[in-house]
Amino acid sequence: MTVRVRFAPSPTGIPHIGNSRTALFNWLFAKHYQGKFIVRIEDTDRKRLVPGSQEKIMEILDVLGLKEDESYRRGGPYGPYIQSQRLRLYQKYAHQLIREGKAYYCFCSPERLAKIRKEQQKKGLIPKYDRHCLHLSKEEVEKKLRSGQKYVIRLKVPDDKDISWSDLIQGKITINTVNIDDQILLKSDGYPTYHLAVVIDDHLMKVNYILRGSEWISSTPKHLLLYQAFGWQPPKFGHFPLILGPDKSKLSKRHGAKSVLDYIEEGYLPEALVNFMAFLGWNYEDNSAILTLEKLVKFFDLSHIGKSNPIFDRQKLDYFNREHIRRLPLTELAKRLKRYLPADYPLKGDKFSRLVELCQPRMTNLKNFLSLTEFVYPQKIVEIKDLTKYLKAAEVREVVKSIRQRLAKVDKWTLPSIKGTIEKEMKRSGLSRGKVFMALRVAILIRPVTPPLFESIALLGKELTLQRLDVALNRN
RNA sequence: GGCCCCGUCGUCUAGCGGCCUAGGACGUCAGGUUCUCAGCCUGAAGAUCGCGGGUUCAAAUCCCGCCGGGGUCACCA
Repeated sequence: MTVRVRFAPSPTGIPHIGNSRTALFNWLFAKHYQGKFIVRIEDTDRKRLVPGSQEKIMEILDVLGLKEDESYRRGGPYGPYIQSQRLRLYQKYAHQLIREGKAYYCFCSPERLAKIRKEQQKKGLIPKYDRHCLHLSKEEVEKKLRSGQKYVIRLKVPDDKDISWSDLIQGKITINTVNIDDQILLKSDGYPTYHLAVVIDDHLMKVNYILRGSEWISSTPKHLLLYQAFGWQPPKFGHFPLILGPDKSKLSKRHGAKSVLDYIEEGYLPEALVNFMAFLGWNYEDNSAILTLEKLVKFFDLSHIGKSNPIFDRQKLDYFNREHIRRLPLTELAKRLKRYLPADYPLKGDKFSRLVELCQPRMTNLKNFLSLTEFVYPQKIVEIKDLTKYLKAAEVREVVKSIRQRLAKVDKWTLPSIKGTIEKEMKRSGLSRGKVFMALRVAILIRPVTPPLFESIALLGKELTLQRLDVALNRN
């Protein structure tokens, strides 16, 4: 049987990295078994809808390379793939349950519900619906319905029944129905709740594996109950551990949990994000393995997903980013870098490529390129504090001065000639290279951390090099 | 609070009764690199396997209790 999994986000904002990991795991699982990855938009909460977030969700999938097989934009045999376009279905099934006596109308107002909840909490009881409307007579229900009174449809949850399933990740889990409220299936606005919609859609879309975060564990019995009520074969469930923020609570916007798009903006490679997310809860070999999506598909399996919650570790992300940057072909890296550079970036063509090459092993983040190569901007000026630190000593200044003189006489501004000139002056001075080179670096390249000195000077050009040296010598 | 789950170096983890005086990785630190490092090389520190009991010739691994952490209990998903 073909594996069919789904990623079912709600367009209530831009998903953070934990949500995207859910998509990744589902996609990897599907692809590992040559199955289908379905994207379904769960927009049944009209109040929390955020315009534009649906597009962002898809953009994230695109950026990460998680191509879906079925979705609202790609189509598929079981559409529509947006829940708000499937309202009639949910209503039909909800009423079917009513007819079969497995669900009932509830006319209680939100105010009444809030009140009884409050009272129960005050008494230390589990907040639970008191089934007031379950005991309404048929006539009373009819009457209320006819008078147009607003209603919801609730599932009749059995009183004391163990619901258990063998979770693909967590092992056997059993939850007794005393802990489960009579779930609302259809809201008074005619929209289904998550529980109803998810079960109907997963069944209709032939989803046979549900992989989601463990915040859904306690909802699973509700879903199982619904499958039972409908007489449908339930899918297999797997709940993976939640990603925790640095404070060890569930990763959320509250932590400033960012989206994939934010990380891209900050200079992270999609490849690095994928690699990083994969290891959040899953492991393979030494879990510092640099893996592409392709390899991940090959190696991914549920048995290596742990049960304990991993903590989001920015340094690990940085590590993966660094490693993936290094593995990028130069032309590709140059291409990716463009997005972070201003349009008037001074270096172009071969010189730019060479600079990229010099910086590649030194970047943890694509944005590092900007600071590493700040010297290419003609108008940039060195900071005084750096200058005084490295150019203070009189003997260093002397050598720098004479190097400046010599460089002025260089005709062909090439790496060998620059190197030769400087080396010759160094030998004459007898000073240690460290001191002088740092002085030159700061004076010419503006910052104490740069790509290799000679190469950078060669790329900078004669004119700017001399100009910078003059400025440095005069200002100090 | 009820219910469910989890608990091995700071972090991610390996471990599935003897190969464990607990392995790797990220990070940290130190030394080196006769040019910087956010680069490269080498090395080090770091976990009484949450605690306490059991079972066993033998336990990080099995059982029980406790403690700690997380999740969840909406006309949100």
